[in-house]
Amino acid sequence: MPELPEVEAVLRTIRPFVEGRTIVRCRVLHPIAVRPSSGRGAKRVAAMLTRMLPGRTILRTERRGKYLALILDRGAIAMHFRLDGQLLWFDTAETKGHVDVALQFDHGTLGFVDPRHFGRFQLEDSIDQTPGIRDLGIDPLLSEFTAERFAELLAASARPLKIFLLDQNKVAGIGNIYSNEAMWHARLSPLRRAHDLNATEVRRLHKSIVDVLGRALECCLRPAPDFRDPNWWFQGLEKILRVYGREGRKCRRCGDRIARTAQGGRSTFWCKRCQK
DNA sequence: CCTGCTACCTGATGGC
DNA sequence: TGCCATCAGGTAGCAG
Repeated sequence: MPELPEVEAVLRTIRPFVEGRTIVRCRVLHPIAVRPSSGRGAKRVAAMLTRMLPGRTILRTERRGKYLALILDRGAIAMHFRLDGQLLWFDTAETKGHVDVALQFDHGTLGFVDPRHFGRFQLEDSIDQTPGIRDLGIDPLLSEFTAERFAELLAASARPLKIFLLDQNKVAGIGNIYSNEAMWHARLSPLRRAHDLNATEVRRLHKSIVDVLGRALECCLRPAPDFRDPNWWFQGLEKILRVYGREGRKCRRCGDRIARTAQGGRSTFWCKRCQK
């Protein structure tokens, strides 16, 4: 469940399910989901979560970049969905299908689900001190994400624009889809060096990022995710996408064929004619 | 410090 | 149908 808009939509939708609720039981069905990034000790961590989480109350839910955090009365749960992770809600204590971690409340059970096991569910002392979150860059939905601040970040990097946009420690929350979309809207080549953009181009890209993420968020919220449906997914995103996944098809602006180029081992979709 | 490459996992899809 | 290659919305760790 990928990038900032999707995580934000999940956050807003899950909030009324869990805020103010006390965890009754925690089951770690696939310990790999709680494995620390050091790579060892999954079983031990699973046992600790099972022991420590019951009795704790979720005070509020927050987002940090693509992380979703459940702030507890003591400590916080940090979830990262990577490519395919998602949340499910069960009205009962039982869960069905693949669930990695089950947080049971008195009114139902929240499931952290990621069959691919890239995603992570971790208990931290302090959400903003945890590795991966501590160094996150500016959140593009907040007012502190200004064109001026963005210009400073770009000016300090010689990397290709696409790679720069994926760096969570610069601007937090943009992923492969919306980096492609933002560059297309701004008519900028993904191969351009970040520090080579002029002031006009920086403003164009800044506006494109804000617009693209905002439109995607609206799309993700209507209709809102239905966590009770094991097959829920965001509907209608494809209709707002202009370049992502459109290799070989016509550019919606100039009619040229959309190209696909590998950058940093990932696919960049762009129009070579109108993105300069 | 920055940069580029690889590993981590599983499932879906398409060509033969 | 089976098999293989390729692809996937992400990031940490490593070497240079």
